[in-house]
Amino acid sequence: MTRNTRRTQRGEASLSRERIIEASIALLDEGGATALTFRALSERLATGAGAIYWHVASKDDLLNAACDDVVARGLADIARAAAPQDAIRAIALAMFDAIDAHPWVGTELGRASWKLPMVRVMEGIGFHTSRLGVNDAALWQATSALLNYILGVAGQNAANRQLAQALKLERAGFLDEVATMWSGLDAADYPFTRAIGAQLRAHDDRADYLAGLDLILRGIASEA
Amino acid sequence: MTRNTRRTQRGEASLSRERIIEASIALLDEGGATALTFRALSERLATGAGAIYWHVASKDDLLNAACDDVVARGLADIARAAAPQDAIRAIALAMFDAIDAHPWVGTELGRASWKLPMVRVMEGIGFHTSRLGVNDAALWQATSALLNYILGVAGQNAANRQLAQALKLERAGFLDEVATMWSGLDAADYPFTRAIGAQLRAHDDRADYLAGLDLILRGIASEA
DNA sequence: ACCTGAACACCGTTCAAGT
DNA sequence: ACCTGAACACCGTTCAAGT
Repeated sequence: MTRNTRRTQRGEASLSRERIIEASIALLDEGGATALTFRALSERLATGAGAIYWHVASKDDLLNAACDDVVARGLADIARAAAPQDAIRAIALAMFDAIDAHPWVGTELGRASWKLPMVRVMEGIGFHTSRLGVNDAALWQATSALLNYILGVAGQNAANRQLAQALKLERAGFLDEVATMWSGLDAADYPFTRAIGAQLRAHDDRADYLAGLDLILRGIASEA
Repeated sequence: MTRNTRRTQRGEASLSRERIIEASIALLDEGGATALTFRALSERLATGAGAIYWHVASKDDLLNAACDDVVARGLADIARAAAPQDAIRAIALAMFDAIDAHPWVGTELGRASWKLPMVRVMEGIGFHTSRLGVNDAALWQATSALLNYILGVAGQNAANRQLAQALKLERAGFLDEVATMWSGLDAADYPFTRAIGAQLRAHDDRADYLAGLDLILRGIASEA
């Protein structure tokens, strides 16, 4: 009788790629990017490092698969039939919310934008952008502008969240730290930064994100 | 006679924060992000790890300082007096070129956007955006849209360059790999991605970057 | 004040050996 | 076919000891 069979009888699933990815997501959600190690994963799955490598090629492979899992679920029910601008906003918001729930996804997306998770996003954005009346020459440029913006915000949110976590600060405490740092800058060299610092605490990430997206959509519309 | 004095007499500079940063930049430029280790740095500077820690707080501190060095130089001679849109384009291009020359900078910028390197960029972009006739309420949103776009492209270029390097591929070879991967996707699920793959080899990163920037600038102008 | 370098507590990955 | 777990070749960081 193999160990697997015994496990199944005790109600535990046998080791599989899916279980490994699932456990990885849990580890990443609980402790951030640094929490995913083969040792922590081995312990959680009650197995050895070598067993994990049987199902997964590398840490990179694992991270990418975990990321794709989250992204695919986030994009799952966005209707293709919606008005193009609304569909683009919906995809962008789905990504925002996915990264809000799983900050490490924002970091991972930026590291491999040609791979499946980001290609899913590109397909959606590109598909709807093409329905916007953009001519062929400008289609790639418009799509990649939108994608780069989405990726930029994703990376920022991820970095901010993970730093705040590392410093054990809430959002307000983190923004206070940044505002304090900015207010200490030289007044002659950093007039804008010092002036804007006061707005930092009051700003709404999600609203700003949508406002920026609409700036690009307006730019595309005025070109088309 | 101290070791430092001897070194100075032999024409070698004594260990200092500046020399450490300089050597770090060289290491990063030559071998990418993974090439900067305290062991490699110790060897290059003919010293021990502990000596480096006397001048530098952590690897994070070191990476940030190296990044700031490159960014400060890149932004050094951009005139404040230029027309706002031109100044914004000039700053954005300076960042593009800095990351082109030092891909690791693109990764580092995204990890600490509230710190000095990114604050330099924010100050420039924000200053000129405020001269664009944007009202106070929209100023932060317009500035952060521009910054997030710039950061998104920076991260992408950095990731692509570093992956190509790791795979020992030139730009053309890398794009071929991506195009091939995309052409293998399901035709029903990925119509846009498959169609756009053909344009991938011919595209011009710098031109696309500027086109995207102009989309945002046009959106801002049509709002103001 | 500044530097040395061994030691510590980790990593990802491999691989002979088991079942 | 799948799993074990020790071993390998690394990391960043610390710290007693030197000058």
